[in-house]
Amino acid sequence: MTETKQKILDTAERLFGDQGYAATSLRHIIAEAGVNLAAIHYHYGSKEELLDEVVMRKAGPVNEARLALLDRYEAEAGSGPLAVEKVLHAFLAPVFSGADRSPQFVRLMGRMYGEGLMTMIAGRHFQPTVTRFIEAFRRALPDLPNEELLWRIHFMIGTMAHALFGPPNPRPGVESPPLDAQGVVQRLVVFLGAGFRAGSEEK
Amino acid sequence: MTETKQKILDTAERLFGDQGYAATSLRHIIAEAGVNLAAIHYHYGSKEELLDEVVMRKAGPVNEARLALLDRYEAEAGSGPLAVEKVLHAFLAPVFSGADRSPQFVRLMGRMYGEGLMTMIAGRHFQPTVTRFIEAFRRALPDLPNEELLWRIHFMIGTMAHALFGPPNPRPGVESPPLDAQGVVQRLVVFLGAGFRAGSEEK
DNA sequence: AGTCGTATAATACAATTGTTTGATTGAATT
DNA sequence: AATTCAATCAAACAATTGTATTATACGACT
Repeated sequence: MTETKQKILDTAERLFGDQGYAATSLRHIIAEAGVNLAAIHYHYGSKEELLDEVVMRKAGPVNEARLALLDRYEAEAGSGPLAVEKVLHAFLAPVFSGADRSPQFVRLMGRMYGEGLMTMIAGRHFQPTVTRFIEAFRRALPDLPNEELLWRIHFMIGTMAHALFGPPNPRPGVESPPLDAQGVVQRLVVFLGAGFRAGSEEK
Repeated sequence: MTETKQKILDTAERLFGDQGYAATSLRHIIAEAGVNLAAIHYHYGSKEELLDEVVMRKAGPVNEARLALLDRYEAEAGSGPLAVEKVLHAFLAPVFSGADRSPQFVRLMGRMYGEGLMTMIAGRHFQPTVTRFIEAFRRALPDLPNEELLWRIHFMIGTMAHALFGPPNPRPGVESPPLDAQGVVQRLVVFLGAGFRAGSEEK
């Protein structure tokens, strides 16, 4: 991959994440990347295809890691019950774990969900992952009605997206401390795990 | 309020909600509203001030309703414990209850959070409401460390924003059934209530 | 050396962006 | 009837948008 292609992807990832897709112009990207405007249309075809590339470059591996983790947890569970916390961890940890290396990507994921672009992209590329995890959740919570399960997965996506977007109460001007990715994942697993279990366990 | 001003607000609310703020042009708004372009800058000063008006028109009453509900629940609790579900209901129900009359506004709220504009607007107008609810959550969950509480409130905002945005798995092209607002609120209260309580109750 | 194909570059394109300017209306007030 | 003033309108503004064209540089191959 050319250095130019690389820089375009990196810069686009950062700017899309910081300002959103619609609010980021190609000229803003090429200015910060220090490349020519035509390079974007040469290497990628259009702004939308560039977004696809930006997301897929990192989201692809993330999804593979998700499935690998889920495989492991399911194998460990054997024929016994599968804890919903395991499923949650398999789904959440890979997204946040890249936060140290490239915090921009984490913000980008949050943006994509917020701008409603993620369902579009997910529908194009992530369908297998989505269905695999729905099945895993169903196995972890067999007593939960299907409609309620889908709603709770929906809730989880929202929580994740917002958490990806940043820490609570980021006062403008005040620099946020570097996000402790694994800590956030732990908080999320505890919080969401209890939410998913609600009404299922005997009091 | 002039009919023109009204139509601008209504149309902007719908389009901002459907496509996002950055992706909606003023000309798109005036075309659907059937008014003149200059009317927007005459009645409101700019696109950004228009957004402020659109949000505040409905969000103001929503916040009043939130505080009123919280007052009631706190009064009912007296000096006894305040259930976190009550606080959640006071916070969530008023946003969704307008869904029947103006489903556009509900979607708009979801968008604003997603585009990251809501924290900006909230910082300008909602500060009292925010602090009141933080105190209420603290009272409902006195054993929860403050940092953890803020994170969970953060999670709740994300869940709410995504739920406002629409039901789970809205397949493109397939018309979603009309959102049962109160049903969603109930699901949210149960789900989030358990999440907030996680680690607090004795097993 | 010469040819080919990939990559970079400057520039132009038509369309769209938010905003502003005057002119014109129409009803209320003097 | 004359005046005033808020509201509407068509038109234009400069700036920015995504995209396309054309030419130039550079290296690898025959």
